[in-house]
Amino acid sequence: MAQRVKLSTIGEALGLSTATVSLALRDSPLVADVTRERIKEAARELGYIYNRRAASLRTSRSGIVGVCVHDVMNPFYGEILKSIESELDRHRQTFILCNHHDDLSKQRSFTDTLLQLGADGAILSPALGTPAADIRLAEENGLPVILIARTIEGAGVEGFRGDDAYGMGLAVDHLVSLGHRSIAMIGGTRATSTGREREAGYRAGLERGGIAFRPEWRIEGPRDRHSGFASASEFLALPERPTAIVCFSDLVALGVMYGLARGGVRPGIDVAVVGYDDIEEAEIAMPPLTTVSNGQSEVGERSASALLQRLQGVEAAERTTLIEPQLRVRQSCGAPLPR
Amino acid sequence: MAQRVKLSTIGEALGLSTATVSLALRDSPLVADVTRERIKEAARELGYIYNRRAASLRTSRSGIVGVCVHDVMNPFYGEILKSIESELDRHRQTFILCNHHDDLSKQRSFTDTLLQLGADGAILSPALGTPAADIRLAEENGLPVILIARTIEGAGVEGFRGDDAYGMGLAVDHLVSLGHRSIAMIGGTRATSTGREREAGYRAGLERGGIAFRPEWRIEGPRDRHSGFASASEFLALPERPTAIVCFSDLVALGVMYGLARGGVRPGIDVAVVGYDDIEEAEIAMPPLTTVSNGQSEVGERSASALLQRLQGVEAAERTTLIEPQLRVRQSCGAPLPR
DNA sequence: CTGAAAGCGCTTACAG
DNA sequence: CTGAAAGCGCTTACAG
Repeated sequence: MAQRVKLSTIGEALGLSTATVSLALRDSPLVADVTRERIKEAARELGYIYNRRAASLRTSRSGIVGVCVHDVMNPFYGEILKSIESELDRHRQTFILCNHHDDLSKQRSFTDTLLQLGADGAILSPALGTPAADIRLAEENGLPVILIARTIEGAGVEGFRGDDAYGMGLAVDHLVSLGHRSIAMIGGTRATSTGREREAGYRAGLERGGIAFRPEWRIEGPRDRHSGFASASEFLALPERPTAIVCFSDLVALGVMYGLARGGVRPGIDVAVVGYDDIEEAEIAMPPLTTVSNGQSEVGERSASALLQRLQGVEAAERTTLIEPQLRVRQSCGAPLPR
Repeated sequence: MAQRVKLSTIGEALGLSTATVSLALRDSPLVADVTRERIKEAARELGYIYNRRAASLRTSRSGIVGVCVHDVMNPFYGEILKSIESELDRHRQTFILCNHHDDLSKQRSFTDTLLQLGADGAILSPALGTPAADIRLAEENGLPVILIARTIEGAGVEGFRGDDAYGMGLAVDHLVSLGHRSIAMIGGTRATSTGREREAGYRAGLERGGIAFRPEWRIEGPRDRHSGFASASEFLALPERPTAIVCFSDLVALGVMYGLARGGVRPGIDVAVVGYDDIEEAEIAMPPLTTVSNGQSEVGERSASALLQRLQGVEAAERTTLIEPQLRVRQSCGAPLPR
């Protein structure tokens, strides 16, 4: 099925070559001003639609950037995506989104698709267990990759993420300063760099406070609201109940808080709860959630501009930039509720 | 920059023509079994990457479907997207996601991009104020469109959405049956079909209950968690305070509930609150939220398969299918909390 | 069962 | 400042 209106259609209508039409539509200074205006006008009138596949076949530039994260519905990623989107928009790059739900094969089929479409680059929060070879394969086939949120040893590409160990340390230090000596950690898994880092921060904080780590107070696993909610009963069943909880993420913390409330225990009054990420919902939760801001928008913005740099031809830098997290104290760790 | 390995590279390596290689890789029965296997093996060894832009330029089929909604972070759309994704995945279509944030120009630039990429189709929850002409333009240029969640008069395409008027009626009827005579409605705008329909259902429910509509009890506007939260104080300032609230959406209802709680009024005890959509979070909210299930996954699945039908060549059907909503009674409208 | 050739709609040297 | 021609990597009739 041939295209209705193409460069040659415009050319014929005006008695010009496709070369001139092509140059004019892309604002080349080679074309005389009047000619350009005539061409643009004709294009508009004829309802011309630029054929990007043809152009990209010729130039091997597609204007497409792929972004793949665990789950776009997760507000943590949502805030990163928002800033990636606005950065890429400004540079007229189309962005293709994908959830891999930590499924390696989904992530692979996505990068394959990007390769097949001749995407210009990809921003990836790599699925759990992603081998460095997957990233290198993409790079070797001309697809520049930037990593966000998670790190992969030996991938040899640039990355941006919050300093998770430091941030979780801030949370624990704060609880210790409030006098807590029994602090549980709920959620996260050692299978991701994020999970490992945040647990490391938790342990380091305990150590700084002179508090021994107790394995029964480390409830691993929960990474979303529902499993956080479910884990509250596990916490409540603990023989010796801690007075405070740091959570892997805000989503987990919100689930935990509502789970505690359902069990008749008041978060922020009976048990201190701290989250991680500072998602938008944190400040209007009941009670407002004390949390650690993870610099989502900075991660998004900097990863997008790093990718854009590489598209400009700047050499890849093998380094991971850590964004400094910040503690946001609200009421869930014990301060009185505002009225 | 030429492609490293292409059909001709494989052909040369094996002493075969690109035609045979092309057919073999797509499992044509025309190619002898042994030949096909040799070709596939060579392709694997050489690290061949299929060039979809070249193929699509030739066939004018791209395997791309665009999906554009107000905001992918909104859990209501999230659930629709999830089922669209799995349906399209099964048919090996790549899907491109886009948020228009109710910005017409963003939506237009997205459909332009789809047209330029030669996308096979689009599923759209149209931005506020989308003229029917926008949809027709896409269709005329060979981009089949399916509408979800919102309707556009005169667009002449197929659509799927919940029966919003009926569903909101269910919510009001339930509150009336519990004895409520003063029922406010918070959120939504008359600028969308959804907003209009839900308000119509609210009014119809009041009428069935023999209750007069009171404009001061119709708080328009809020459509997300934050504005719902903010509107709670407006509600609390009402001189004569209603005993129940129906909300435009669960997100609004959750915001309202936490806003009421912040103001010292207990949702589900002092004021009954009902949401709309039955998002996953509704059942673990504090208190668990009574709401109306809007059939998100059915909307997603049916819109995707309707689009796939059209890609098979089935004629467009100009009709909107209404999915029947269902009331989900939980504790936020007055039943006692479970322990 | 396999091959030679044309063509999808662009862009890019190269001439003029 | 404008045009003629080649080529990006596929697929598809058409021959054989």
